[in-house]
Amino acid sequence: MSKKNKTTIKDIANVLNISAAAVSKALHNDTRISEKTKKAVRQVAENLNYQPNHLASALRSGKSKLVGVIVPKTNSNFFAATIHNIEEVLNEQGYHIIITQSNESFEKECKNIDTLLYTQVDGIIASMANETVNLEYFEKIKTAGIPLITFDRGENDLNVDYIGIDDYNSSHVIVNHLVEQGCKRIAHIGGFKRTRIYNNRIKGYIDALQKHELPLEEALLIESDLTIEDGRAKMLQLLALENRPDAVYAAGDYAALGALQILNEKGIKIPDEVALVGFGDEPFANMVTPTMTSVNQHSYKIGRIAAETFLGYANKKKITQSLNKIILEAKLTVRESSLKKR
Amino acid sequence: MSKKNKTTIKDIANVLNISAAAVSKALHNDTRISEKTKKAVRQVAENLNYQPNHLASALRSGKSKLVGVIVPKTNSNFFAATIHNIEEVLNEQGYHIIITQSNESFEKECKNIDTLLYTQVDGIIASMANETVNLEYFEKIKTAGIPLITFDRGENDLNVDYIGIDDYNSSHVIVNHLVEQGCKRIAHIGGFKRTRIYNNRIKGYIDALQKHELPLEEALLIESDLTIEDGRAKMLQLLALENRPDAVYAAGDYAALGALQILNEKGIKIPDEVALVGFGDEPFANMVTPTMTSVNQHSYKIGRIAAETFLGYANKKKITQSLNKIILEAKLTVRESSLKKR
DNA sequence: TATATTTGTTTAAACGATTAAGCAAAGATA
DNA sequence: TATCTTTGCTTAATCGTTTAAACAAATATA
Repeated sequence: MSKKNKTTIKDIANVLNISAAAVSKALHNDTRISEKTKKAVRQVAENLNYQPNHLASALRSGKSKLVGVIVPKTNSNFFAATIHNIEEVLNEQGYHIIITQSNESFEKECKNIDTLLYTQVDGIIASMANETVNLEYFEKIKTAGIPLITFDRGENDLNVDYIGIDDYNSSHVIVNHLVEQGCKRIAHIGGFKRTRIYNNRIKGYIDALQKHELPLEEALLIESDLTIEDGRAKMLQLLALENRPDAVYAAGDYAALGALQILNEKGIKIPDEVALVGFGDEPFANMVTPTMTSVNQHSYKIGRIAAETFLGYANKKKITQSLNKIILEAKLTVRESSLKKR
Repeated sequence: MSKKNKTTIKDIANVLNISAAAVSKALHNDTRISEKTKKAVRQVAENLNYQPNHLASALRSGKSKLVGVIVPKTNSNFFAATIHNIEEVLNEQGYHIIITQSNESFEKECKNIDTLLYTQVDGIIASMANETVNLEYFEKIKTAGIPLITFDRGENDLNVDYIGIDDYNSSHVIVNHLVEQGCKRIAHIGGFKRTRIYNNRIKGYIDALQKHELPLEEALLIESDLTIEDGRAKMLQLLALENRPDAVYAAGDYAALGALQILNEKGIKIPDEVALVGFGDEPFANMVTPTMTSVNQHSYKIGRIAAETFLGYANKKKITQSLNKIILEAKLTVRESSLKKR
């Protein structure tokens, strides 16, 4: 029974004794079709449980109504929330999204791009893997002639739209806050310099120290992959110094969590002996003991804006990338880990 | 320049002065095409940067080589890992996956099913939302004539393949372990009874108590939505009892985390005063203080098996659901939160 | 009344691949 | 030499839509 009884517009046309073209137009609410016919078509479509064949319409019209999303991982709250908002905005306009994860691997990212191009998506919204240095594959998207919008992890060299937070300034806000709390030796467990956002945070950290006339100590500025494990390792490294820092600013919440674990295990008081600030405002920041100060990246807004930027291109035919670079101010959520009682 | 220069098999055919059909066959390694032609076709395809048009081939062949995946959320490690493994297995066979999240909402789940059917996926691998009671929408997949494989959160009434762990037995393993540690008043913060897996854990808990000749106390068996917040609330509820439990088994790691926070905040010693066991073995189980005992659900295997089950149907034409119910033994990972030093 | 415009529809050609059927040339068999 | 098979390709139909072009009938305009 459930073999191939899929209803097509032809079936509807036969029932009503009109042409398939008329049915197609009626379903698309074409002005040149009479209300009477439209009503009849809709009725029959419903009765026969008609489901449009996406493959056929996409093939013919050249629009798949599908948007690809590439993220490093979905099990981070930031990306999960961003995806959710992208989907919400695009669904309203009849678009569906295809989510792919790179798992921070460049190779996987390339495969994902191929998958998405293969599926003939109408556009791609992407945040790049840590590993990504070679932009050749992303150029492939541009030459495919579909809009590419990047967020969070983007690249200046790649001449496309970008939505992210002000990483440079975020570092300033964090350092300001820590200085206010009386910290004088602020360490930074930073991300990879080659990744633009992490590099900006590092630059912001350096300049903010200077602004407060604090010396920049080489030993207090460390490059990390920002995993929990590495956060633990780098914290141990900092504690081994002759002259310990009195504050640690990690460029990612997971690394901050690793640092927090070490401090707790060693019985070092947070924030009194060492204050701690993370980045990303993952939900666990509010769950650990002590609760952790972190930077909120506006996943809600970023997702919406990325989706809306895509729709901007989709709705006007010209694919003249007018190049939006939207930089949002990040918000520091201060919690126990950096708030000293007076 | 990058307008619509997409290479088609026709372009390749023109270059070589052969028919498009020959090109198609050459690319599919048809035995009736000479090696010489095949080589030439492949060469030209490469030169022209030919990318097959998935929409066209899917439309004609009736196979989209796309598999839909529905999960309650992707920001849980279990689902993220499962998805990763599904993808790995399916990619090998030339399939791509489309991930959708229900966010535990029934309504969203229905929308996702529609999206996937709309995209003409060749099959669906799904884990159901907590809310889902009405199976009508899942029946829709069956009547669409494509294979449906469920995992973790499945339903008996829905007559389809299922891969999951032995929830009933897991409760036994947990209770055994806690009894071994000398616990006598074991509470269970369970999930919704209406969700089969949680109901099985509850049944296992009850029967395991009986096996050990421990009384079943109504106040110690609580239904929860298993969020952190509710875990906190239910733990407070348990602590307010005249006769406190000396162990808490939560049916989810997030609820267990909430309980752990409360215990830590109240200065109640884990595991000496109250032992704690979670479910799911989320990565944070190993990061909290104390580290948390939990049940590992074999996300690796479950993903692989689900994908392979789908491939089983895809490779043999008959869609006679031979109905696999694969139940894996869960593994208890014992950590500090339940291991009493002797 | 003759002509122009609007309305509501049909016809037919796409979109880019797959595939059943056909057919000529080369090779095998009798 | 005549016939059968195999090899290597071509032709043409098809998947289910969309859409430009055509056109008849109804309505508006001059």
